[in-house]
Amino acid sequence: MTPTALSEGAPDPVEDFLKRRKKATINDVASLARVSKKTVSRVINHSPSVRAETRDQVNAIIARIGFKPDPQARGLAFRRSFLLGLVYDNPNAQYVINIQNGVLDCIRGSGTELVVHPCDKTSPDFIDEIRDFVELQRLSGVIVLPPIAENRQLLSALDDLDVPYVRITAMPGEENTPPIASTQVVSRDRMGCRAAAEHLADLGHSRIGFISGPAGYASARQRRQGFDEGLTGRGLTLDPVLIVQGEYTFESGYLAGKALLSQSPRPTAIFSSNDEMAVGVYKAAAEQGLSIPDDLSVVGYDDAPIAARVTPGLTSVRAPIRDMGRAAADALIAENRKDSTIFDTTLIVRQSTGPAVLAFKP
Amino acid sequence: MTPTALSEGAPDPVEDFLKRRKKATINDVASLARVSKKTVSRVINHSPSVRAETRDQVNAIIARIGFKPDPQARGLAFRRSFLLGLVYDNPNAQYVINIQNGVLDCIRGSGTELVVHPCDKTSPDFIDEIRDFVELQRLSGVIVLPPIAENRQLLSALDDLDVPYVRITAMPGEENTPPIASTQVVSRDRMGCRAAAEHLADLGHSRIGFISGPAGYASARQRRQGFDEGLTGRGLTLDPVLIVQGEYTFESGYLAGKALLSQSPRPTAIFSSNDEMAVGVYKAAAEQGLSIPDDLSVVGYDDAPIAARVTPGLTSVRAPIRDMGRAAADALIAENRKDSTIFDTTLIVRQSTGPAVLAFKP
DNA sequence: TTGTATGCGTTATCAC
DNA sequence: GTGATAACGCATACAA
Repeated sequence: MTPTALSEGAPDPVEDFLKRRKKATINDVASLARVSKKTVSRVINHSPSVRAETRDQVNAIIARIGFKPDPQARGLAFRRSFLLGLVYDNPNAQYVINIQNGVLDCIRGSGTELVVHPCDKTSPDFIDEIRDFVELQRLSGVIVLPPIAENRQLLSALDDLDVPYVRITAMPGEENTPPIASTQVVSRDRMGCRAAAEHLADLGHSRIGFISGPAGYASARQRRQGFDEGLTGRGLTLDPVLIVQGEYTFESGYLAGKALLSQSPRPTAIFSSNDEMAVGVYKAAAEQGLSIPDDLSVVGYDDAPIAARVTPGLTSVRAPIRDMGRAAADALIAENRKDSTIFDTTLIVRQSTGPAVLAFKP
Repeated sequence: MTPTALSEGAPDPVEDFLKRRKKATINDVASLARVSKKTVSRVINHSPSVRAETRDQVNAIIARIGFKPDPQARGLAFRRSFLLGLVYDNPNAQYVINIQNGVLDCIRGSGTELVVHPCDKTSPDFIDEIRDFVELQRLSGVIVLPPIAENRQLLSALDDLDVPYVRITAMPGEENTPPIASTQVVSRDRMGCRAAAEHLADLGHSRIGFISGPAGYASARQRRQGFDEGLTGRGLTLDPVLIVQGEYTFESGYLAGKALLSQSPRPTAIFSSNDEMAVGVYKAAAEQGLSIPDDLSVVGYDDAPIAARVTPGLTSVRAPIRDMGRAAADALIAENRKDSTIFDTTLIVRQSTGPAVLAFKP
C-alpha cells in the first residue's frame, strides 16, 4: 500500500510524525503500527512468535520513520551493553593497533562498538580496575592481549565475572589449566621460529646469536623453543654464550646486538625475538662497520611495518595479527561461539639474511 | 563508629547486605542509609543541597557496600553516555595510536571510556554512518582526526547533532568559517617546517627536493608553506622541478625519492612531508649507492618511532601528538570547556643531515 | 534540606 | 500471537 493512496482528507500519521523531527522511540513505532511496544520489541529481537504480516507491517514503520533501538535502554533491560572491551598492557603500539584494526574489521556494522582500555599490570589494583571496567560497562565481551592474557589472577577474575572473553596467546592450551577455560586465539610462534632457524642453518650459519624476549612472556618461551627445535633439526644447538635476554624494545636490542657482536669470534647471524630489537641490532652492526647481510645475517619476528622499510629489508617471521584480532572479535560476536582458533606463522625472507661463508672472517 | 561496636544482638544490616553478594544499586544505598533514592542521587552528583552530615552518612554506606552507579542507567536518565568517540579515517597507524594514547592518558580514572570508530571517507554514507554512531551511542564527546577533521560536511553534521567535539588540525581557524565553530587542537606544522628549511639552508644546501603530502590535506599545505617560508628567509626558493607530490606512504616516498635522485644535477637534500616517505627516500638513496648524509641530507616530519630507529637517525619535525590527544580529551572532559589549544612543533636533528659541500659532486 | 511521583527506552512476566 | 504491567537503575519536577 502506498501512503499517497490513502484518502487525501486524512493526513498520514507517519508523515505527521516525520514532521516533528524527533528521534523515534519504540513507542512511536508501536502507536503508528497500531501494536503494542512488546510486539515491536519482538520484531526487533527477531522473535519467531510474531505473525509474518504483523512483522512486515512493523518493519515498514521502522524503516519509514528511521527507528533505531537505543543501545543504552536496551542494555539496561538486557543487563548488558553492546560494547566489546579491549584490555591490554602492551608497549608495542603497532601490535595493539593491528589487533584493534582486526577487531574493528569484524564488528563494523554489527551494532557493537569497541572500547579500548589499557591498564598497568604493575599497579596494585590492576585486577580490580579491570573488574570494575568490565562490570560497570557490562561488556558483551572482552579481548585480552599478551602479556596480561597469561595472568592467571586476571583470568580467574574474568571467569568470576562470567563475561565472555578471548585471550590472544602464543601457546595453545598451556595456561588453560582449570579453572580457566576461555576461548583462545593462538599464533604458532614456534612454527615460524623453527623456519627461521632452518633458514639460517641452510645458509650455512652455525655461530648464531639469539636475543630472547623478556622472562615470563609466553611468546618469548615459544619463540626460543621453536628456534631451538629448528636448529636441532639441522644438527645444531644454541650456544649459551650467544643467548642474550632482551625486553622487546629497540634499545634492548641494540645493547644485546652490541654485546653479541663484541664477542670473538662473533656470530655470523642473529635471531631477534622481535623486529624492534632486530632494528637495534642493525644499529649495533652499523656502529661496528658490519654490513648486513654480508657480514651479518639478521632475522626478526613480527614482520612489523618497519621490517619492510629498513635497508636492507629485514627477514622476519610474520604472524597474522590483524586476522587474529578479527578472529577474537568474531568469537565473541558470532552466534555459535567458536572454540579456539590457531594461526600459522611464516618466515618472510628479505635481504637481511645471506650465506654464512661471506660473514665468516674471524 | 565501628560496626562491631554495635549491639551484638542486632545484626548490622550492612553486613547483612554484603553477605548477599549482589551488585549494589542506588536503592540498596538508600535503604541502608535510611534516606530516599533522590538524596543518594544528589550525593552521587555532588549536589550542594545536601546536609554535610547526610552526605557523609550516605558516602559511608556507598564506600562500605562498594556501590558504583550504573553508567547505562545513568546515561539513560541523563540522555547521554559516558563515552568519548574517536572518529578517523587515517592510514597512519602510529599517528592514530599516539592520539589514542593521549586521550586514554586523560580519561583514565575519570569514569569515561573511549570508543574507537574508524570510518571510510570514500563511502557514500560516510556522514550518515558517523551520525548514527554519535547519535546512537549518545556520546558525551567526539574527537575527529585529520584528514576528515577538515571535511565540512562532517563538521556541519556534528554541529547539527550538537555533540561537543574537538578537531585535530594543522591550521588554526582556517576551516572554522561559519557555521562551523568547534574547538580545535592545533599543531603549528609550519613552524617546524620553517625550522627544517632553515636547518638545511644553514648547512649550505640550495638544491633541495621537496616531497609534499597528498592534495587536499591541510597538513600538506601547511608543511609546504612553512618550508617555503623558511627558504625565503634564507634567500632561497623551492625549484618547481624539485617538488614531487607524495601520498604519505612509504611506497610513494620511495618513488618520489627515486624521481628526485634521478635528476641531474641531483638535489643535495630532500625534505619529505612525513617520516614514512622519508624512509622511502632512504631506500631510493641506497639503491643509487648514495650515502646519507654524505651524499644526501634527508629531513622528515612526525618524528615517528622509526625516525630514531633507522640508520642514520632521521632528522625530523616533532609534533607532540600524544599531548594533542590528551588536550583534545581534556577539552571534552574538563568542567570549564576550553578554547582551542595550539602546540608548537620542533626540529629534532639527528644524523641524516650534513653539510652540502660533501654532497656537491655533480 | 529531603522525599514522592514520574520518566528515560527498552525487555520480561504472565496473562489473554 | 499479542498486550498490559512491571522491571532495569538512575535522574528530574515538583512538593513538602
